[in-house]
Amino acid sequence: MDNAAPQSPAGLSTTASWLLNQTASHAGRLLSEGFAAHDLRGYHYRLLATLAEDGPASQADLGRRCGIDRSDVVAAINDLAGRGLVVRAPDPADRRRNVISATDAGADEARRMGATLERVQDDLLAPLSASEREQLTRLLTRLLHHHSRH
Amino acid sequence: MDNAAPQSPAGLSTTASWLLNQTASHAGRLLSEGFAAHDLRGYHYRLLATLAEDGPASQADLGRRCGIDRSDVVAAINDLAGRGLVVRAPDPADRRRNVISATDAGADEARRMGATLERVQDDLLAPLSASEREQLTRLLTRLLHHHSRH
DNA sequence: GAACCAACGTTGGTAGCACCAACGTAACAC
DNA sequence: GTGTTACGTTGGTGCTACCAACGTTGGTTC
Repeated sequence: MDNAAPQSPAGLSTTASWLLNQTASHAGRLLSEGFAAHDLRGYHYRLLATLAEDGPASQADLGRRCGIDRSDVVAAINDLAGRGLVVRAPDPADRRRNVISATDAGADEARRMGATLERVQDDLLAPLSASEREQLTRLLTRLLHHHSRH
Repeated sequence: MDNAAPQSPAGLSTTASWLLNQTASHAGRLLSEGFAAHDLRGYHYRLLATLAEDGPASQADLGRRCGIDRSDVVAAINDLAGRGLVVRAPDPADRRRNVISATDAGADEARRMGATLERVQDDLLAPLSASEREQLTRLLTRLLHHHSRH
């Protein structure tokens, strides 16, 4: 019988990177499961939400804002366009660019996925009080902001 | 011209899952770069550190403790054994099992990688004070602990 | 002790995220 | 005009995290 502890790599379990990795991994799992009901993935939501909130943009711009590589944006936009959630049109002002816009169906889907996202947040942060959630958000935001201006 | 903000997906940037994903992703990048100097990856370190600290164990046990799938343990142990960092021996008491032990070289490598890990932690948590680091650790640990007993 | 089930190691496959190099086209700077 | 930059696109790579299936072995139950 394996009566060993379920999980806890000795010295690792106290390191920030381990904790971040594990919690993010868990959050990702929850999110994937939630998004699977929409038959879409994380990349799709990032793009769709950005389009729905900030309006049309070029693919390169979207990639920059979502932290997604240009080449990965292509595939994701292909998927979204194939479902009529998004429209790809050449930019008349700059023929290198495509202007990507969310359709009405796309905006709807963005809203639905946003609701799923919120549900997942609550699920994820269940054990934390409101002030603790804010604390966590603040700390992570500081980390991210610090490292973003390398 | 793209004078748009460098990164910040509208409503996403305040969600815990997004922040966790991004910070963990960044931590993973730092860690990968650090471990690359040892020509090993995250899986290898998890296993090696667990072996060095907790002593020999079966592959299934290791996988459970490190949160790595049994099938992935096989490949990682193959790598480690191929470099003489680890020894795979049949368990005389249970012929289904292999007993994996860290060699002296493996223990050394675990120490070296541990130092790399520590350096990365400091790098990652640079903008946070000691008490803030503890806060973050505590919050993440609570999240993890809560979700581990689903 | 025979039958059954659970655990082990292993093979081989899948998916998602992240990232990179290279190309042709188009815009911009000089 | 020429050189440089940005754009979209193609076609890769690597790491992490899974899952299904198989043959072998151990333990349990009758």
